[in-house]
Amino acid sequence: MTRRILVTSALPYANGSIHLGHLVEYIQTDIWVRFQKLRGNDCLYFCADDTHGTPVMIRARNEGIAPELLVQRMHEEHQADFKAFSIGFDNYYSTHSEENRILSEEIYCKNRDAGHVQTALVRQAYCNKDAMFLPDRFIRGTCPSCGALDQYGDACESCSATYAPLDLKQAKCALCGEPPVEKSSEHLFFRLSDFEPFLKEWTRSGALQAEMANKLDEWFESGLKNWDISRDAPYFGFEIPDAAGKYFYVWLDAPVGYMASTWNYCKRTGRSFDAYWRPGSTAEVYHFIGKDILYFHTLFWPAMLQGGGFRTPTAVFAHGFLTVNGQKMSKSRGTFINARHYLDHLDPEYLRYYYACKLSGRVDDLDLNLDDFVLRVNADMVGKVVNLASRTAGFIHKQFQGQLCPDYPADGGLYQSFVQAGEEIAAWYEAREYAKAMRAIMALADTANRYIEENAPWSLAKQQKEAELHAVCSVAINLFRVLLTYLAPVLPVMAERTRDLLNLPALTWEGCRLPLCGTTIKPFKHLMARVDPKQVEALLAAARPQELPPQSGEPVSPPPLPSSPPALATIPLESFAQVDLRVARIVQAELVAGADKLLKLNLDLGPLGPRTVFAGIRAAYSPESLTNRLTVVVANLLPRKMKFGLSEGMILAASREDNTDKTALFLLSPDAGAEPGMKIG
RNA sequence: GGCGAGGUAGCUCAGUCGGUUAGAGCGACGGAUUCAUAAUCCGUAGGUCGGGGGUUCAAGUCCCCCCCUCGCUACCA
Repeated sequence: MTRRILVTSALPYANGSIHLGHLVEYIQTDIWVRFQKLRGNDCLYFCADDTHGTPVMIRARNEGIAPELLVQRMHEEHQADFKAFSIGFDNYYSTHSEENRILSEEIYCKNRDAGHVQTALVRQAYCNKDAMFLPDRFIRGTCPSCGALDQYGDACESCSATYAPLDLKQAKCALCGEPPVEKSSEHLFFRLSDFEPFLKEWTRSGALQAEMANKLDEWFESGLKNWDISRDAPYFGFEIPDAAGKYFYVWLDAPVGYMASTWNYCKRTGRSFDAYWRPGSTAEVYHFIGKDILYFHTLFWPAMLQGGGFRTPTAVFAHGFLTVNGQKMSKSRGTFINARHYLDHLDPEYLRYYYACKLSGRVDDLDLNLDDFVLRVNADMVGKVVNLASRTAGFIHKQFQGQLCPDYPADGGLYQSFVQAGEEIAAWYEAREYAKAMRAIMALADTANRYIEENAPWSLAKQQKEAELHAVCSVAINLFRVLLTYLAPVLPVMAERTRDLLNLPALTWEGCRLPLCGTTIKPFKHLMARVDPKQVEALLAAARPQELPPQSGEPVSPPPLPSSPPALATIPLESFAQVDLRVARIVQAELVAGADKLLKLNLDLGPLGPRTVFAGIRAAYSPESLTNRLTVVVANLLPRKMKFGLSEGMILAASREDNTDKTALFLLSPDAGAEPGMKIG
């Protein structure tokens, strides 16, 4: 009996590029969907860009283009990235679409008419110059608690105090720098508390993983709060039908994008939208999400659907966050890796396999350990799996014109055991326990390699025992085919190459219950290249930012310092005063012919005049990125004659004490306002 | 501060209701082999299961305290 299944991944926001953290989710979901399809189920996978809200609006404004244009550009970028990683959406749509507007309005109006929407006055920071209300992240000022400068409107990064945006001292609009004023406005609120009984029951319906249900209980205990669903103009989004100048908050119409994408697909293909989303639907509906957006998907979303006259999801599957080498992704460490960066250096199938090896059905975080990544992919994929075909296909081709044995040879029940193992593997996939599935598959690969070893086709060839040789290699190729079928959800590209090698119309779970006999296979070609650690190094180098001043957005966390004691003895102030530190502007930076570590810098020290300094920072900075930036220079350092010229000072940069990572180098910068030549101390 | 998850071999992880000498894969080391993308096969070493206390005939597994990591939360959801 085929199941009818609808699957979604969370919608990526149109303000940013896809990175390796996003890909945990898309790869996890895609594997599941491909698995369902491979098993013969009627499974559809929908997603879309999440396009609305202030950040998109502002970014478009900064770029001087219409938000629609920005959104469209990002849509294309996202789709290209997904395609490269073989994320096989059946439809990838946009929340900025007519379908989404109609559905959002329907959900809103039904809830409103049923009394689930109320109004309330909200006091907010408002910028007169920009003529808009400012979200917390768009206000900067001095922390009222510790006095740290230039903090966001919601919390201090320095002392982690939280406060209202209007409590900030010397608050400024992040866009224009003007101080905001306080202004109140009427907002619409979704009465989430109306749905508490329904939600409590839905939570216990098996829709949630145990950890998530626990989290929900916490929220229930602290009481469900009503949800502010409107924003005032100007806002990039959908205007609320009965409230001119007010727009749906982006998070209201974002999940509706799942439905809009479905609808758009159904219109194109003649399928029934209602069969998926209206009450009475017998389809299974699953949302894959990150644990950070649990609240939206397990409280607001089911409540909105319930109140809006739609069915609720069968289940929501949350996963944890990605860490790289055990730490949060970090731009300065070069571990904030965009999909694009990765694609420039490495094969997407490596990542798909590695993630699969680490994924479970629980909400645990997942670590991408790059050393482990290289070893594991090479050992498992190339060493164990591909090797099966590569060590036997040659014999089939050279000695038997590519034809497999016409009758399946006696193999001591090996093939049957592989087929049987498929049931367990399928159960792991179904439960999203990919790590366990991968282990089971690799155990089979070990068995297959052992079989070859024990039957030594190379000696059979020497002894000219052709029948036996043919049998052993035919068995091996058949075992290989089963393995690749089991791996197909994870490795669609390699599975496709295998399908081609074996001259099959398709690899399917059912199809491999019976072995291939008498068919002809094509000459063996490489199915997957081995990972070169140098590719990983190159990736990290490329992901490291070329320009230091961080964009607003993710705070850049400092690399941990080694916990060694201070290396040097204490000195009196007078000693320090002998160092003449000055602000310098880098007028020009250039590569130095014959030196692979150095950059030649032309500095402007203001009243002290121009200087030339050679600095060993080429590993971390490109010349272009330095032009015109300010930094700190030791101005009274004894000039140093070098092979390439005279160096008249030294610029200051931070690096690790052990100096293991040559690219972990960070130039110092004065805060804005400093001028070349200013004395530091 | 509150809550949650986690701390098991060099690395990544499994360890079901507490039960015999704590497991796997990778890596390391030693052998074998040469068909294969230096792949494969056999074998060896390596862990006071974060620390301390307790319950028990028996604790990685239960209870208490502490340390460390990560995350969420603290008039955002």
